[in-house]
Amino acid sequence: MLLRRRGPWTEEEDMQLVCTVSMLGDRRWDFIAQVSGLNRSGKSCRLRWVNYLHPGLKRGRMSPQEESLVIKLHARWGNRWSRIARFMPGRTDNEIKNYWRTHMRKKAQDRDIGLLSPTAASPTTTYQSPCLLLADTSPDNGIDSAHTTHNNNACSCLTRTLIRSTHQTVIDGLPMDQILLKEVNTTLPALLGIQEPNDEACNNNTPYSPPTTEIWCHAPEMFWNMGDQEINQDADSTIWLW
DNA sequence: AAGATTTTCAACCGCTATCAG
DNA sequence: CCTGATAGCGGTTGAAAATCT
Repeated sequence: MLLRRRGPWTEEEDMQLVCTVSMLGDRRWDFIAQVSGLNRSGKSCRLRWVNYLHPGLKRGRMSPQEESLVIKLHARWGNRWSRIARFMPGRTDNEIKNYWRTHMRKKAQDRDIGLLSPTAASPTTTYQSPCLLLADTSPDNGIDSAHTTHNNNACSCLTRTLIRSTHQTVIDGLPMDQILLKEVNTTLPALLGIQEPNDEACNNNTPYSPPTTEIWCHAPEMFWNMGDQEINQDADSTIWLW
């Protein structure tokens, strides 16, 4: 039985996932896990994408506005984190959940022991503007810009072809999965600048820290979005909150 | 400076919902 | 309907980072 890799993701794994998702879209995670060459479960890939690699994610502290919004929404919906997250663009359910558990529990504790004076309850002043997870294309970022452009073009072209064909089940008598698999097998190694699936990298347990903005230098134009329509529809139906 | 303690948050687990065949 | 595959959700864990003593 195949033993799947677990634990922290490496930068190389992230790049593989980003490239694969950019080609195939953020659906069918088992298939993505399979064709990406990542020795990970589809579930793990999805989680990594949703909580960390998605281009629309904000990072950094919650703003006071966001903080009060979390409080409002939690008062209405309780621990329905994914629902709350829909009203906070760029924040994931996991992030909000973590935030609530740490900050709010602490505040509740403080209040319980009578330490929460009006001053102490005021929002933190160390808030920093959320940094968007976008590509840093400045010359000193260590990325070869020519290589980047080449990859973007190649990736975008393939992406458009694949997106179009993803809506069909069979092309030229081949099941869609086989066609996609073939395309990915030929294209992904080139995009990542590797010749063969890198076993060493798959076995490398060395984690890396913070968001890797360089990844987006290798990603194609974004064809995904945050499901804005659905968010807006939800927002419309509960506009009374504000 | 070093060890202990606390906080943070990425990742996993188990479960349910949904959908296609 | 039934079944299996897949997506998504909420709760939990544990390692790393930050803070305290």
